[in-house]
Amino acid sequence: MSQHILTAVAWPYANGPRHIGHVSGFGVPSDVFSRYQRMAGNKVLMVSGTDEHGTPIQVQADKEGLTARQLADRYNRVIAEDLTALGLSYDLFTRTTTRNHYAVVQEIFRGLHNNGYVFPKTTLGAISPSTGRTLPDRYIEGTCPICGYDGARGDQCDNCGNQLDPVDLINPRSRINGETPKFVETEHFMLDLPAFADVLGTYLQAKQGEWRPNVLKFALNLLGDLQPRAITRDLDWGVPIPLDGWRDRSDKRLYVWFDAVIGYLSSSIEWARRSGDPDAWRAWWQNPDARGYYFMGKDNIVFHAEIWPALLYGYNGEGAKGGTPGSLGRLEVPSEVVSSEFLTMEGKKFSSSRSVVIYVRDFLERYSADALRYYIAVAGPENQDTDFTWSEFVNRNNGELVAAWGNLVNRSISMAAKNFGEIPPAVDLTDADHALLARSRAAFASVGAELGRSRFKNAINEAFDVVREANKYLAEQEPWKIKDDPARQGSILHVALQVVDDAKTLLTPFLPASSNKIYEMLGGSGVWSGMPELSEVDEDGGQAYPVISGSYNGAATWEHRPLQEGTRLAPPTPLFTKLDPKIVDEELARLAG
RNA sequence: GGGGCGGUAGCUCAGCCGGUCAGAGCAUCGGACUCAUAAUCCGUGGGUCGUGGGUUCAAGUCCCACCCGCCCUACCA
Repeated sequence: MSQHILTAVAWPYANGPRHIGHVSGFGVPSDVFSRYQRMAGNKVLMVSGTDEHGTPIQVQADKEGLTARQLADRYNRVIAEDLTALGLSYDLFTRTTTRNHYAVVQEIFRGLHNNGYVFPKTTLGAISPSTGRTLPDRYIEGTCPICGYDGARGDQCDNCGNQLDPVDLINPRSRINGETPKFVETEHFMLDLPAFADVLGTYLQAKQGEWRPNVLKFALNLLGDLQPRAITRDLDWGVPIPLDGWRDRSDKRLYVWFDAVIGYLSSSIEWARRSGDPDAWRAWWQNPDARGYYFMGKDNIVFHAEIWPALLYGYNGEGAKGGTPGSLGRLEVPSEVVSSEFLTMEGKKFSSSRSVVIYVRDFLERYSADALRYYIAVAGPENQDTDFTWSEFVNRNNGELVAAWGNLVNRSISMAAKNFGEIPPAVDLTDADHALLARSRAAFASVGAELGRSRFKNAINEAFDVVREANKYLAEQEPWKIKDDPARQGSILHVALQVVDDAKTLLTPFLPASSNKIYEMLGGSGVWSGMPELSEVDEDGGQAYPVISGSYNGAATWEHRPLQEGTRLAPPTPLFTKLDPKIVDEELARLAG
C-alpha cells in the first residue's frame, strides 16, 4: 500500500561550492532512498535547498567584496547546478532567502513565542567594534587562560582541549580582522529546550531499535543536559524577528540554524504552491501515517534529532508548558534521522583552504555522475568514516562498474543483437536457467528490504551478487559455442537479457542515468527513471532564482518485468568509461598543486 | 574534560539478540575461455577478529581497563 514519504535532505551551506564529501553524506544516500521509494509505489516528497544566512556567509562576502546576498546568489546557483548534474531527484530544491521561507520561519517563531517556549534574555556577547555584528566564539582567538597557548579559539583551546569562555581569553582578537572584540550586553531570544526534555525523551525512547544506534545514543545523551539556547544573533543577514519592537531592527536576526531546519517545512509549502495545490504539503506533514526521513552528515545530528523535534513540539504546544498549534496546524516530527559519517580525502580531512578537496563540479567534468554515485554507495561513509582515494575509485570503477556490470550488459546485448537482431524467445528452460531467473527475482525483496532500512552498502552488494551470478551463468552456458542450436542459444541469451533487465531495475536507485540507457537498449519507451531539471522561477515578479524539480513518476517500478521477445536490438555502446590508471597520479598532482 | 563511533585477511569492508562467524569484493598466484570496454569464469594463498583481564559449557559477538584513529561538545550549517 502506498505511503507518503518525506525525504528531508540537509541544506548545503552556500558559502562555497560543495565537495564530494558533502554529497556523500546527504546527497547520494537521500536520492537512492527516494528513487527506491518511488519505484516501490510510495508518494515521495524530497525537498532541500541552500542555507544562505549566518556569519560565515557574511564573512566570506566581505572577503570577496560582495554583499551577503550576492555571495549567496552565486553559490546557490553553483550548488543547484552541481546537484542537478549528480542526478539528485529533488521535488524541490530551493533556498532560504525566499519570501515564502521568511514567512514560514516567522510563523514558527510566533507559534513558539505564543506558546511560551521562547523568551528574551540579556547576555554578554562579543561584537566586532567596526561592524557591530556578533563575533562568534570561533572567530575569536587569544591566549588560553589555562595553559597559556596563544592560538586558543574563543570556544576551545586547541592545545589543552579545555572549553573556554571568550571573555576569559587573554588578549582576545578577531580572527577576521585582528581587532579587539567588544564584550557588550545584548538581548537575545532563547529557546526553552529544558521544557522539551520529557517529550523528547519519550520520542527518542520509542526509536530504540529503529534508528541507527550512533544517532540514537548521541541524541539520548544530549537529553541529560538541555540548556536554553539562543536563537537570535546580532547580525543583519538573516530572517527578521517578527515581534513589535524587533521586526524593524536591522541588527537583530534569527540565528541561521533556527531558520535552516525550518526549510524542510517551508520548501514543502513552496513545492505545494508551485504544484498548484497549496495544501498538498499537509499529506506529508499532518498525516500520522506519513513517514519523514532526514538525511545528513553526523555533525548535524543535534539539529535534527533534538532541536528540530523541539521546535515542532513547541509549535504544536506539546512541550511542558502546553499550548496550541499555530495557524499551520499540528506538524509531525521526524520518523527517522539517517546520519552518515564523514568522508576523508586520501587520508586527510577535506579542507578547501589546504586544497585537500575535490569539488563536485570538478569531479563531474572528468567522470560520470553514475561513477561517483557508485563509489559513494559502495564505499561511502555509511556507518563509519571512510577514505576516498583515487586509486580505490579507479579500481572500483574499472573492476566493478565497467568490468562486472557494464560488460555483462554489453556482452549480453551484443551477442543477442549479432545473432538474432532482437530479443530471442525462451524455450525449454533448464534448471540452470530457472535458477538464475529465480535468483534475480528474489533480489527484489532482499535488496528492497535493505534500501528501506537505509542500508545502502548491503543493498548494492546484493544487487551486484546478481550481476556476478549472471556472468557466471554465461561462462557455464557458453552461448557463443552453440551455433547449431539457435533455439537453445536464443534461450540462454533471453535469460541473460532478462537478468540484465532485472539487475538494471535493482540498480536504478544507484545508477539512474545508465539504467535509463539500458531501458532504452532493451526496447523500453518513454522515461524509465526521471532526472532532475534546473529551472528559473520567481515569487510574484521578484528576483528570479534557480530551483531543482522534476517529474519522477517514470516507468520504473520495483519489480521483475518480463521482456518481450521479438523486441529489436541494436549493437550496444559501452555504458561506462574505463579509466586509465594514470589518472591517479594526475589527480594526486592536482591535489598537491 | 565530557559524550559518541570505529580498530576483523595486503586493500576496502560484512558479521543483528553470544554457539558452521572466521567471511565478501578487490589485489596476488595458477588454470580455463573468447561473446564482451584484454572484459569473464574456476582454483589458490593469507587473519591468535587493537591490547590485557573477566562472565559463560561457548565471545570479533557481553562486561571492565587500556592503546590508537575519527566525530561532537550546543556562538562552524
